[in-house]
Amino acid sequence: MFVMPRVLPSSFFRRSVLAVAPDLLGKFLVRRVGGETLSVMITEVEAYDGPHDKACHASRGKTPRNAVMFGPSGRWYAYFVYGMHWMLNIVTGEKDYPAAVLIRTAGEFTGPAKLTKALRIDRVLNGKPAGKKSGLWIEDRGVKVLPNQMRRTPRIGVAYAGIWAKKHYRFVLSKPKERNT
DNA sequence: ACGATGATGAAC
DNA sequence: TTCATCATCGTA
Repeated sequence: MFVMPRVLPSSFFRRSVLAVAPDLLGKFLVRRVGGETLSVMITEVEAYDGPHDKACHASRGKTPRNAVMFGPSGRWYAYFVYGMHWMLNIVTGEKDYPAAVLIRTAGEFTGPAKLTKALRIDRVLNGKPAGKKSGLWIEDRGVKVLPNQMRRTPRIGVAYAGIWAKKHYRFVLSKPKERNT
């Protein structure tokens, strides 16, 4: 059955980050830049949940870098880290509640820095709404992901975050051979 | 296991 | 103004 591609609206993101994150698995990240369009299926994400989450940038209050997370949902939060890499997040939840989903892996691009490099994502996207106008958006193409087709694990690279490092806020789509199809 | 590489935020 | 840290990756 063919399902017309649907661009996810901001209302999709105006929910708990722990609800949005698993719902992004199987969705398509679409990048239109320089006359080219590339779309890749999202297979790994992480949730960063509010001011109390010590792994979340917002846990130390609002700053110039993380300000976008305090704004409306459905906008890109792109930031520079380790002196060379860009990370791509989508803001979730109500305005003034800082939360976002980090998109770690999509299509053939393994790892959040390799993904942003391949899709030419940098500071230009930060704060822009996800949508065709910004050249970067997410589509629902009808792929259904059941709970038994995903794994939950602790987040990567946040060992400093105490009990928050142990929470299973990372969601990974199972490999095709492990999938129920 | 570690260095690359520079922005960020907190301390001074 | 300095300094430690960092939601990573490639090489060893």
